[in-house]
Amino acid sequence: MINFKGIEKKWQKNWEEAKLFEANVDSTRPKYFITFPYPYMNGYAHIGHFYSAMRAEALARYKRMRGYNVLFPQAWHCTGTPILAAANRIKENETKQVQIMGDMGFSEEEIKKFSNPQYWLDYFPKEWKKDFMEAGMSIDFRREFITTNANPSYDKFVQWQFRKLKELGYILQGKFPVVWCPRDNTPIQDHSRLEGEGEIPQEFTLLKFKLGADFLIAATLRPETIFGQTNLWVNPEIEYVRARVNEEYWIISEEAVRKLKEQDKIVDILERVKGQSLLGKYAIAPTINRQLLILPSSFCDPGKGTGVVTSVPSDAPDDWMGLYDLQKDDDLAKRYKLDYKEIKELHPIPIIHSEELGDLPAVKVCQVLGIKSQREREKLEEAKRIVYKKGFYVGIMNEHCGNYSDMPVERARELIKEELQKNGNAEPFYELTGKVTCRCLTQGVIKIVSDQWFIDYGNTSWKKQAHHALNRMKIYPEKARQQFDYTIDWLRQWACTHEEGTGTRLPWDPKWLIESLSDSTVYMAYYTISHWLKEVPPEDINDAVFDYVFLSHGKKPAVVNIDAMRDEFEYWYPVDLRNSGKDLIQNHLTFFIFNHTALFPEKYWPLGVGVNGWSMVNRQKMSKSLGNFVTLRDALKFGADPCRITRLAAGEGLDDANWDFELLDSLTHKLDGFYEFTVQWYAFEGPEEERTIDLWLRSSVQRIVKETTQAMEEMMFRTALQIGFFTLQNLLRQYMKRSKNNPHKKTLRLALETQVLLLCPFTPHLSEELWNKFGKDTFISAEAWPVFEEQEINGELDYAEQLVMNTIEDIRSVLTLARIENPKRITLFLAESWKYKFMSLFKKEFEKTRNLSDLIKACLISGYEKEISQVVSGLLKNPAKIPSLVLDTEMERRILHENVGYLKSEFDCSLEIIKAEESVEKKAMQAMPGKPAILVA
RNA sequence: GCGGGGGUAGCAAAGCGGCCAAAUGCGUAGGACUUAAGAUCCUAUGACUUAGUGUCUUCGCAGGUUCAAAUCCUGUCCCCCGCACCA
Repeated sequence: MINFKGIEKKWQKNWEEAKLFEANVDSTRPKYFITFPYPYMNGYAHIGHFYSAMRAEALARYKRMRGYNVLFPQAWHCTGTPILAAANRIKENETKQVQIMGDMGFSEEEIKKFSNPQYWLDYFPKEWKKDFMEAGMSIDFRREFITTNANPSYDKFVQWQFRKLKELGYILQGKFPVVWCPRDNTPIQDHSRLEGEGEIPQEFTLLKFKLGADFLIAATLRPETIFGQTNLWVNPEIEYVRARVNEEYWIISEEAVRKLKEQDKIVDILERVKGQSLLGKYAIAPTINRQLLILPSSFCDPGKGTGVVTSVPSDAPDDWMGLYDLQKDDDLAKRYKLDYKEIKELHPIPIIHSEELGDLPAVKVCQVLGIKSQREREKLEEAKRIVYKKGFYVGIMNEHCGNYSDMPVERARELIKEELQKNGNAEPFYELTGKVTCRCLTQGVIKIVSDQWFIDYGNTSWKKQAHHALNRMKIYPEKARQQFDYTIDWLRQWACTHEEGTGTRLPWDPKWLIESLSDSTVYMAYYTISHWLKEVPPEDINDAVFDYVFLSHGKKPAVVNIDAMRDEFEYWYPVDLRNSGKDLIQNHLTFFIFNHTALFPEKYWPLGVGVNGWSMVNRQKMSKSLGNFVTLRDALKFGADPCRITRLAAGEGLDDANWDFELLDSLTHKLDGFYEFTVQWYAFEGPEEERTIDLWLRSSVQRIVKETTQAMEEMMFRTALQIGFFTLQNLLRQYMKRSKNNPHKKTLRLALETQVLLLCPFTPHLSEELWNKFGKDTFISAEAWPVFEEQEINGELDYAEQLVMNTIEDIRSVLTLARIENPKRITLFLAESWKYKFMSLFKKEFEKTRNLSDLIKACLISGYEKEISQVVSGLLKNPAKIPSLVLDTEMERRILHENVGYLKSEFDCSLEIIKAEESVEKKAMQAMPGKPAILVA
């Protein structure tokens, strides 16, 4: 077995010494600039990263062989909150986090070091680089860097970028709801939560119901349902408060007061109000001016909204069941001294229609789910989900909805909300989707911050530019394009700053850190100069440098390397291809397009994006909890080349690619077999003269090169491997067999060299090793990709080979049927010559018509009328039997004759080829062009 | 619901009007090699069947267009991704 690790080490060292992948400006060659997004440094590289990275890598190597000067750099992303969060958790000795680190293989001693966030930035980039090098990635590592202010030059670059965006008017400041700890007075990031990870602010609308001089306030997620309100719910068991809110008097729960204070309201509690005391009163619903009876309900939670609920029994399952419970029970009415008759008269008012749920969605869904009371909480939650989702997306407002009749709910909601707020009848209000508890044990609330910074991806002229940029781009695969167009249209303001984490400070408002998806949109430009910048003292780096290098603006700054940097940028830009997973279309990749159009002239806009599917292991999404998490270094133990080829053979396009150790094993053996074979046969001194089979192999290799090249151009790497490796291997095997292990030296060498070259982007180490064994003193990585000559692809040779193979197959099936294991004699009968004439006539006519009698007429040969009409109707029924090429008896005889030796050896018996005309055997009549009749004995 | 991608043999996946019972790879079975195992090579792998190149049933489901449909059209069901403040 070939020692993969051994040859990998050797060639990696050779490449490094030769600086093979260090890309420098070279105006004599076309350039190709390819990137894989810098990964986040909170763990080791895994085989999912490896998949996307390998696609960039394979293309980089391919383009290099196509004569491009390829720049393939790599950097490491350290911006954001997860590293800080994890570091903090380690500091606190949190079991879960410590365990995660332990699983990565760190000792207790080492884990402690990770309590310092900086340690992550020192540790992981190093390890990633090591892994990537061991994987044989053709990266120019001179240009590597990390992000955040730990790298002052990059930090200045990001600040430059943000100042530019601000000058262009693409940065906005505004209100933004955040999860907030009232005790610590800071936002509670996911990682500083004791509970409630992933819970987010959700927008409610506070409706104001006039109650005397006061307002009873109810919160709703569905302001469009105001037309269906029948009553109000309060919880008789709890106390509400009457409070002064800004200039008004509101009745709300006490819990709501605290929340409102955080949401920009001035609130003073004036007095307490018993829930029960509100019952039976009427409050006036805004806009629709309807008197609504206040009724008791136990499901009013004072901690949710305002503790007061408006009742829309047509569209809210809770409300419907509340009403239902109340109406069937006059004791309850009595208990609260309510007018039972009045309650009985309340009916749901249909307001939203949908095909699926009819006019009273809540009623219908409760019925379908068999809900009998408002205490069936679980079922009611389910019902709510259904009604809410369906109602919103497919519902249409009906005639009871005033100006909003016939409007889709999806639109009406926004408009009604706007109208209510404009008229002072409602206010926005945020509520958490679930309970959040800060690490300080305080319950989190929503706070409206008013100084949040946004990038304005909603800007229409910017969108237009982004579409324009996209239109010029090549997308691999093309079918992902629509998702990009959609995302460009759909993006709005993006909150681009955080209060904590690691990263770059916002230059004009340093309390904020630039968030991780926003500091990574145009940094590919930084790659072009990063190695030069390393020699520039950070204090010399300022906006003028970047203006000069990237935008040709301003006077030349007196900074070392400045000319080189500008040359590099102008040579390498734009980005030719960026490849990543499909999940980044929605944000990063589209941001990348947007920001380039904002900052750079059109000639520097990106030219291509590649996206790929997820990486699966054992057909499941890779995850630590499923125990199918495979790091890159785990995989590399089996050898870089086997891993590389396995990775790319697993999938292409947008499909998820499965990582399969069985495939790895089997491909390892295939590579090994190829290696052994090549070493053994490359120098073989075969016959001098070229035989038909040699010509056939040459022609086939040409075809392989052609098809593999096409696949490589489209980043269809699995297809490329399929053709360029698997199919070519089969052809070689076939060739060896057919030449009786006596290959023609030049032909075999050509085939082997082609194979090694075609494999080079996938298995560069193995390719180098074999190239070296061939006696070549160049790097194959720097060799030219094979070219193909269309005219060398010879269809007739293929047909001839096919004829022989088909004949063998047919003989075999006859033997099976005849139950003959060891035949003594095989006779092949070639079709009578009229059949060839007939077949070529038929083929021609078949192109034109499928009409039986026309076909018969067109290929009639006198004397064979009966046979022909029979054959024609057969062929019409089963066109698969029409041979792809029609030769003549003589040529077929020649082909088979040339291969008589081979045929004999296949079956180990005597074999005769006879023209049907020369035989009296009945069987002989069955022969057709391309299908000799077979007689075995 | 919207936008996107899909549903093909045991699995993965190609094919996208006729050379399609459907490439290729994996798996499985049999054979060769081997002391044995592994690897490798050969053969088979929808069903049935006859000295063959045949019949039947298959490409989510149901219809339709066509001489001809996995491929085109219509309807329908199902799966995956995204629907955001973050890697």
